[in-house]
Amino acid sequence: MNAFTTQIVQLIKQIPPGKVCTYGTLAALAGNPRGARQVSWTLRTQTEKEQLPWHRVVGGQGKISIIDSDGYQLQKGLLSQEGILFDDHDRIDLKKQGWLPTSH
DNA sequence: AACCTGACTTCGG
DNA sequence: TCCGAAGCCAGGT
Repeated sequence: MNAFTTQIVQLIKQIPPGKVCTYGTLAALAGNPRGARQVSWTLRTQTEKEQLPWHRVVGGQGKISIIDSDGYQLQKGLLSQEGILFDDHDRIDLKKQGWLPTSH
């Protein structure tokens, strides 16, 4: 595991309930704007070990990126429980519910 | 070392 | 706004 991955893990662990972040944003904050796809890998492999709130990470347009139907609905359910609201197209308003470490 | 894969992002039609 | 293709990064085989 390299510094980039470690950084991503730390960032994800900092996402508070009721807020979400995108893969691209996390990658950029971790120091690699092009490493969005790496974030997905990190979530899949490090979630178990680091107890990461993976459900608070969504696609660039506030859209859940999970292809698996079960996982998709699970994430939507978990987010709903934290107060995240979805529009008619199951998308999240990043302007209002997106999270950034520097702006609170 | 080379090739494949993915819970992404961005551009073009 | 929606869909398909291309680009990118790092891990796995």
